[in-house]
Amino acid sequence: MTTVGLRERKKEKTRLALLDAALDLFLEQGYESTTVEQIAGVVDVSPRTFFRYFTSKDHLVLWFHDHGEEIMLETLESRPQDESPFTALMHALRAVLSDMEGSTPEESARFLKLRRILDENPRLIGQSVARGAQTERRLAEVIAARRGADADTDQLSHLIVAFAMSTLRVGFECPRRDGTLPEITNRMAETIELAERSLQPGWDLEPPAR
Amino acid sequence: MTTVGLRERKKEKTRLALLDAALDLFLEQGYESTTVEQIAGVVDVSPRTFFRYFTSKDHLVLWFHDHGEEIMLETLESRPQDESPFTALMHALRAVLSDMEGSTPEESARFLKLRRILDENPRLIGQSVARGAQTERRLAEVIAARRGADADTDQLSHLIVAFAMSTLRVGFECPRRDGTLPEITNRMAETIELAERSLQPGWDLEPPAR
DNA sequence: TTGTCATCTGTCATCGACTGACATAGATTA
DNA sequence: TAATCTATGTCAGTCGATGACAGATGACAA
Repeated sequence: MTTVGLRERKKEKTRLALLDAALDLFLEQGYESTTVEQIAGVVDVSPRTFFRYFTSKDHLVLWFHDHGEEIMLETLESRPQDESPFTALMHALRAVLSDMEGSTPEESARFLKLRRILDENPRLIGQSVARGAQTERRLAEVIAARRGADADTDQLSHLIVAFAMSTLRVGFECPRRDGTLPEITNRMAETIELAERSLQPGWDLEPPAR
Repeated sequence: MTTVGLRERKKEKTRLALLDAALDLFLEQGYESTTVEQIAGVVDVSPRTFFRYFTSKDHLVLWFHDHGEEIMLETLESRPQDESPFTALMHALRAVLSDMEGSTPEESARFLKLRRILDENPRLIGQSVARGAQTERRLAEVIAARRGADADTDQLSHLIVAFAMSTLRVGFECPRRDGTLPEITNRMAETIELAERSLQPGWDLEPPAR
């Protein structure tokens, strides 16, 4: 049975409606000057309900991170254990890209809007990075396991993950000017290659320090 | 004349008193459950006044970032123009370290407290990283200028800065267990060396793409 | 010393994000 | 249909943050 109940469908519809309403309002009047009350108003739900769908106003903007993180963790798990950590991470990044490339027009539109909003609100870029930091902790655990090291003491595990996430972020943010989705994903792919070229072969295979 | 007026001295005293009161309260009862009212109460000022010293509750924790950023920008400016961008950045990082090593016992104590607080509050680590993101934008401008590139389009400039900041952050956060200040700075120095070893010679000298 | 001026501070009012508690309307299942 | 589950609205309240105004206090010149 693929049929999800009416309730489920309704919820998903409300969630997307809130997201779309918010993105549009943010673009029209700016992030700060848009209140939760307004967003809820457009979708015709109470502000209280908004917070049942999104834990915070910021969460709206970080919505996509959840998805990306999920893909990265899944991909990482499916990569052969003997693949070097950074290489595995780069595959995970590419998995995120190919997911983006396969997105529906609606999803693409949301993504492009989000990108503009982030661009105009440095504070949000910060939040976005902050969200990335939490992902990093989780990824570092996985990578440390791969390296047979302890995530609490092996700095290289953390550095590997940090470099990988930096790569993703730089690809996402820069260049700032608008573009179509394919343009952006191509650009991100370039950034990944750039990062791969920049690092010494085998740099991520050094044995744990202790 | 080095004498700063009574007013100035008083202000500095209040600022530090607020900072210390806050750090202690955060450690005692946790960040979230400490209110601005409490912090202000300890120092015996009104909550309104608190916000005249620190723009937000978060700002307390990011206090040190301001200082670090300042040092990095200054150092960067003083490095020879023909030094490669990443090398210059690594010198900037080391400048931050040596500044930390030269800090007074009070400053060291604050730093260690802060580190414990950040460790216990993942959300704050996020904020901290977010603050770093703003620094990154500024640094990227400087590095792009050095590379004779446009910060808006040259991804490598951003990647260089992102890698450098990642290095600083990993050194700061990991390993999580406590330690004395010298132990921590040594550890951070190791991370810097690790990063330098990991990158291809001349990786940061590739000409701008466009 | 005194009076003026700039600045710091407290008080008050207010907004907006967010949360817990409770009641109800609607969907689900037996 | 009845019993049950759950999503939503309402209400009240906390806390972070900001603007406006007035009083206190240090800075400085006459």
